[in-house]
Amino acid sequence: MGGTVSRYPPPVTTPPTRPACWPRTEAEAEAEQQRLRPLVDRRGPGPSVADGGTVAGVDVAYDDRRDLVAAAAVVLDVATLRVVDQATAVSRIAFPYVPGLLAFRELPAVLDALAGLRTAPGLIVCDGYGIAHPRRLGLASHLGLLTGIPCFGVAKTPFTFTHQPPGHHRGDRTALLDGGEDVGRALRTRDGVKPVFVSTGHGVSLDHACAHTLNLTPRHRLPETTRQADSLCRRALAAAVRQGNDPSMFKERGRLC
DNA sequence: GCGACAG
DNA sequence: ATCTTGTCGC
Repeated sequence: MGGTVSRYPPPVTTPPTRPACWPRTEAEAEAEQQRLRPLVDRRGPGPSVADGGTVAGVDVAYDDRRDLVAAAAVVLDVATLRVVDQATAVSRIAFPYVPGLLAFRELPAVLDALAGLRTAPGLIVCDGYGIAHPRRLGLASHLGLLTGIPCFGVAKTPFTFTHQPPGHHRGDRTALLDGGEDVGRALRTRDGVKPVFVSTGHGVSLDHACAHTLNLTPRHRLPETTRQADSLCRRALAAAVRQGNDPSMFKERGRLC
């Protein structure tokens, strides 16, 4: 991968660049989603609390004006939710934001951050959707296929989907529908708080994804993984901006396809 | 045709 | 995502 990878504290050098072999147009990106779509596996349990499993949260922060993106990957112990590893990566923004093509904007930086980890996590939780997507290939499914690591998504808003409001208690859930198709769950993670939207990414079933989500939300609406990754990528972006970015420091990223 | 639309 | 002030509550 490319970009500047670093464990926290933040990068001393600034990195960027779009990966070679990464879609440049919406048409190319959609074609890539169609190619990957049939490879998604919607089954699997993910790591168990018993065997010392780990879960990683990934998130990204942007500075559009400076064309910078900072990604973070934070690994937690599934049983204790303690942080056991973390890494960040800063680079140039590789793709514009287009609803339905979010993966092409976020994943290059996320892969760079994951590459900076000491050990591969047993599961990855994304901010956003997996198969709940117009072409059934949201970023969580895409990342799962690219890494081979079980992955699912937890989104904060319904996107284009519909649902009946779940009961008011933690654990209550209802179907997330794309027309008549069941693509995920509206899951209440805390009593009386807005639900989150869970969908399978790759290598983890929807029921297991919901179970993992509840395990990761002992005290907040959003998973601990997401919260940790969110704050870390913001700090990494601020640090990169503080240091200033020099295009000459941008190095080439490897092939991601 | 005009919005809406994960982050 | 990001821009943005104060405010209510645990």
